[in-house]
Amino acid sequence: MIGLQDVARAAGVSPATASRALHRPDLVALRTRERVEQAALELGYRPNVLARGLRTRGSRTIGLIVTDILNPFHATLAKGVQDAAEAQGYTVLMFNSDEQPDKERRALETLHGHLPMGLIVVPTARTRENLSVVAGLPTVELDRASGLDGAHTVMVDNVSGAREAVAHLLGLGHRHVGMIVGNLDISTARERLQGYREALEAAGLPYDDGLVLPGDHREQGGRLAALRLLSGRERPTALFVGNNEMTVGAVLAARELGLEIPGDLSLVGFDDSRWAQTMSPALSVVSQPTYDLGQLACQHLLSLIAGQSLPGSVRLPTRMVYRQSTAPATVLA
Amino acid sequence: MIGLQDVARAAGVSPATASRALHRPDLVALRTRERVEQAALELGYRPNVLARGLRTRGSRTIGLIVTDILNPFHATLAKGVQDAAEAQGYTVLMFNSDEQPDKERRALETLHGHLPMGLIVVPTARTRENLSVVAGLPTVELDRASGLDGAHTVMVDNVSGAREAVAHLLGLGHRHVGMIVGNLDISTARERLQGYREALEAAGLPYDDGLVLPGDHREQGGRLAALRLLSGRERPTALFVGNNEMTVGAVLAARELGLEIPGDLSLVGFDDSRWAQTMSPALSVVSQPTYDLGQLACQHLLSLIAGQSLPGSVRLPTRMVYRQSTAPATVLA
DNA sequence: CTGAAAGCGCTAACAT
DNA sequence: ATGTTAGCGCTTTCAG
Repeated sequence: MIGLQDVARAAGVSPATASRALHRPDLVALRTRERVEQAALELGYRPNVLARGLRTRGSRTIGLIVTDILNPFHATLAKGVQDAAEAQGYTVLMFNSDEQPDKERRALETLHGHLPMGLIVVPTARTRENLSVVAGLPTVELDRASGLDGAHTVMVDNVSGAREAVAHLLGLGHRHVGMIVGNLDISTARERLQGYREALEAAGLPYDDGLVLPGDHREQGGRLAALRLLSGRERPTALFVGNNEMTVGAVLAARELGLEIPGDLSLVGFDDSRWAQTMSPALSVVSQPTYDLGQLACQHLLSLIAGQSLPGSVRLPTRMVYRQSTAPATVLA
Repeated sequence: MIGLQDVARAAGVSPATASRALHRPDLVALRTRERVEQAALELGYRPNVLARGLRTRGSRTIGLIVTDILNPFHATLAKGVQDAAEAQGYTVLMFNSDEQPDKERRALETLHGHLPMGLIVVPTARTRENLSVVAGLPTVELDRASGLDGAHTVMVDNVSGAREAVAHLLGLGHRHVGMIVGNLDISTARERLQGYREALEAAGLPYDDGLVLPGDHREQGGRLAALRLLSGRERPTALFVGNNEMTVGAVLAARELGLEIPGDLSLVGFDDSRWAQTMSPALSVVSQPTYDLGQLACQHLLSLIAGQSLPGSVRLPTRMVYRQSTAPATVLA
């Protein structure tokens, strides 16, 4: 490996000067600096970030933990984070918790040993506790809030997004609107449920427990919940589903039951995707600025690392996208 | 930060002994070892991998560069790699080249500074050259071959996969089978084209240049190519598309042109996806063992790192999945 | 079986 | 403006 020593020797200066020339240019004479830069270039010098990190106790590295990299939503968040990090010369250590608090904890422990300068995490149900592993580390919670006091969060306005979706359904005349909500240990699920309730209330409709079923944020959970919801007597004529994966499950369930969308069932999902756009009928959804969310979280974190104090919580708006999966309610027999 | 010093002190031994106790258990008395382990546990000791890596010149870290993390195929590869790495206590540094040789090179440079023990890369068109940045590093090429002599590769049998797909189309009586191939700088594209040609040849049909159009591996490229291919006179009655993203584009193009699948156009894509399964009609595809590919590449790399010499190249079989997007050719007017 | 000491490559005091 | 020196936390000779 080409070390700073080598560069220094080639440039005829001490290692210290070479170091300064490379990243504190103002502290070094222009001519010397040029010689060092030249030498570094010719030798193909790459700093050993391990040594640097050891010395400075900080590694221009940040951690990212998402709950499911196979979910395009999370992949997009990750890309937003990575692009923003790279733009500032930071390297991202990415982990996958699979929604499992234990995996999240292990990820945090591994991460800890890498002396990251900050962390972006999509919380699981037990992030509050797990974060003690990296106590004191600048942290931004992404997409969800762990509930930790004073945490920095970058999220979408879930309540109003859900409210708008359900209001749309209600506006079409639906009176039995079901909801497949996520795990209520997760803030997004709670907030979206809240939006559902508010829309009902605004329309003067009662909240009916039987129309709301939990899911596990995955396709299977959504399918099972939808199957149950749509098989009961007095089945809902419209469904609002709390995340993208469960929406897939709900569509599958409707197909299994021979229910036409939107003829027999109106459907709105949360989070847009190519799948939602290209399936037929194209799905109406509450769309999120996913990539921006990731970028913003990263920029926020980097500011935090730089010592700026910032508002604790950022909310981005959602946008309702009307496509072909909803239709006016028809009077049932 | 809790250091090994602290653990040593708490256990009443020297740092050296504490170090040994933790990862060369055989070199230390059982009782001492227990005391050290106990202390480490109580204090919540996490080794500083930077210091360790600096000392041992190797960091239990491997690099992974994929070309498009937003593509579910790559996300799945990544998950396979990560899971396998984690199972062996390795941390993955993941980068995204976006198919751009320059980004790939920058990723390699950054990676280099982290002293990784190995690299898994989905090559771009210029990986051969770029790999000089990490010369000497154990490397496995995943999904594609850069063309580097003696490289270790983990790929799918593209030729036979493509051959089977096209033979299927031919068997249905199609005589004008088009292909949207990827960038021919990429080995998968070349191999899939090769399979297409072999199937034609086996059926005694001539190869017609005009039926084969390049794409850029993304949705737009596929759409444009399909639009062109399907608008010409003597349009093909069947299409074989060389990757998942371009297949989406081809479907979109067919819709734009008012072509029914499979009535007016039979379609087979390469690589399965949820989208292919749930769109209607469900798409027939050449399915790949994507997750296994990632896992295998990682296991292969770890063996390499451990000094085992292995066969240079692994090929996994594909599997043809018949669904509803193909139909017998009807005689055209 | 355990301890003392050196050093991985780098940067930050401190000195000049 | 530059060089000298020390030390980040760990592992590894080398002694004992």
